[in-house]
Amino acid sequence: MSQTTASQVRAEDPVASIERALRRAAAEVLNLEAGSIDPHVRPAQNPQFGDFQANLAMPLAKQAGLKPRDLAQQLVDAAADDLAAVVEPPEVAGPGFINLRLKPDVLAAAVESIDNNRLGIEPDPQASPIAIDLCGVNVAKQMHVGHLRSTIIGDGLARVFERRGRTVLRQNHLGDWGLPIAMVLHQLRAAGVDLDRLELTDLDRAYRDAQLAGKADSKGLEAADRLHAGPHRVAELEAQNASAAEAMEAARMTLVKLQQGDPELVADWQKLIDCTMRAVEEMLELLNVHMTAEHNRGESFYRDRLADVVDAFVREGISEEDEGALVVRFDDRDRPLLIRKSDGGFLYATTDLAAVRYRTQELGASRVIYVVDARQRDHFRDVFDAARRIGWDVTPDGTPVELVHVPFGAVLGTDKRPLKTRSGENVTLMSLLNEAVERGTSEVKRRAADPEAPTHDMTADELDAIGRAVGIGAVKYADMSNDLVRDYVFDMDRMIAFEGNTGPYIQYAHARINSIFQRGGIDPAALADGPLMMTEPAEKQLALALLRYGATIEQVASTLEPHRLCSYLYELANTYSAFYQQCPVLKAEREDVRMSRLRLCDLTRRVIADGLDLLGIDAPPRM
RNA sequence: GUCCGUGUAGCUCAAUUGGAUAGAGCGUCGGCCUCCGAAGCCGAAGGUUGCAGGUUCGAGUCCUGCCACGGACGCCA
Repeated sequence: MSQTTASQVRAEDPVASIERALRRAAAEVLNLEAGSIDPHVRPAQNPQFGDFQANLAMPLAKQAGLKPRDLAQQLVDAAADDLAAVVEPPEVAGPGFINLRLKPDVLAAAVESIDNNRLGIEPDPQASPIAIDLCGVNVAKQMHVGHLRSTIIGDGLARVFERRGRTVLRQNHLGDWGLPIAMVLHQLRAAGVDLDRLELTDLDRAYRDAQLAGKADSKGLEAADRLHAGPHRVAELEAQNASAAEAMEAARMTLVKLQQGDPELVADWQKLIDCTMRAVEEMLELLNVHMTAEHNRGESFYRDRLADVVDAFVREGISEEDEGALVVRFDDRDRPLLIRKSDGGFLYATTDLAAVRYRTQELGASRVIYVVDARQRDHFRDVFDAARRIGWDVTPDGTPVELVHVPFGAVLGTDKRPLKTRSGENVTLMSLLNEAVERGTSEVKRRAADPEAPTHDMTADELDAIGRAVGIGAVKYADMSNDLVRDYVFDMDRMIAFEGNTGPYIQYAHARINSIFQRGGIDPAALADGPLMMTEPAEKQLALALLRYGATIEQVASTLEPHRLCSYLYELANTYSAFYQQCPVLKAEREDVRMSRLRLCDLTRRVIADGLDLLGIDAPPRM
């Protein structure tokens, strides 16, 4: 094995060099396979411990029955030659931590190597596409906060994969088929509504009316019986029941005709979808989400595949009949998965299985991600296990498929209960976003009113655009900046606040960097490639933070946790602020220092803008 | 009843997947603008990580049992 040369070190990430050296040393000392060793190299918890720490000695010592500290020292000795090119002499501390400090020229070279349009993000070598199930709006229903989460989290993850070079297939699994839609369709036709002039509010009203008309008050009837209610009340409820049954029957007829492909009904049904999608697309545009009607793969898309899906399960002997229904049973749980009703109809599990098959077998996706409400956890567990049993967890070319549900929690009001209006109705997404835009705009304008503010000379239109970016960014950031599975409280005051881990704070950091270039009359794109110098601690901390961007993105891609990107951006913005406080840029006393700092500023600016873009958040140059 | 989540500072949340003294923001208290955007920075106070055991060099993280809250549980989606 040859020793690592200086040019090799410059060509790659110093962490990779360190890992390789330690892996090789561990293989030598313990007589292990180098490939099987995880060197556990992490950024140091505390600057006093250096820049990085390697935590491999403790677990390996346990395995080999050695003292961790002794092993750590042996590893350091064995890796000394390889490490010498990259770090200062390592120190062994505590129970066996190996503390590492990068050599200044190596740090500079590392920053240099990410100063390009990749910013340290390594391409994902996998060629197969990733399918993401997101949004999932219901036709004829107003979008609400649940759709907001699915949509922006799904889009954020999609952007991360795309940034790493993967092909992403966004799948909007619309609720556009089945009895509820038939009920609305029947309701609209019975009321003689002109479907060519349909508005979303008409649809929404029809949906509610249809639900109401179809709701058989059987519970009320039982209660009346139990409480010995008078005959008058019972008769009233029975009448209500009868008319409800009638409405349901009419809706069922409509559904049957729709399913049989009745041309007139299908044409009308399409009008409902078009109307819904017009509103949805408007919302998606406001949200800066990369999705249009071409990504629609609603329930109706699978309607002709359902029978074959069920046949496949019957054919393979994976399903069994139970009380007339067809179910799939699992060894480790009591509940079965119903895939066909006793009347021969299909269920949502059938549609989901059809979607799994389509995505893996027809589209060839090797990773299928469902960004759906946490309440559907059990459902997806069952569906995925059923899909695995029948072999849809391998693409036709033999690539194993990862089926994964990304569950997210509920959006609560300040009363800690699911978000509702004062009158008890679901809060519509539109009203929520309107509030966000309004708040963002008023905050931006309030600050622009100050004659000293850099935005003071801007037009009302320009300020509106910034306010929109700030308001929408605040909502999206708040939604993605904590662990997805937890419920969170929708508190506009907190999310629009320009301090703490919020969207506006990150946007502010970006705008402030930008203003250095504006004030200095410097075009960042035309910066000379002068040497980078990290002599001040704040410069060094900023450089180290910048170097973590690539690994952060990789981590988000593997864990499917966007809040890690938010935390990273917050830390970077924080580290930059400390740098900004301590290190004059335009006013630096030496020209070479000024150039070096300008390059650090520019790189920070680009990383923040890139990170925000991956979250689908705009980074206004001024705000 | 069965299964699945969640529980960390007064409040809202982190914790690099088992690593060093559990970290941020808000709020409270105290510093820093004749100086590149103070929407900022620096510092202080604030903790039995729901409770009780266990595993080991080492536990917020893993195991067992409780407690609290939420959710899902056959022909809705």
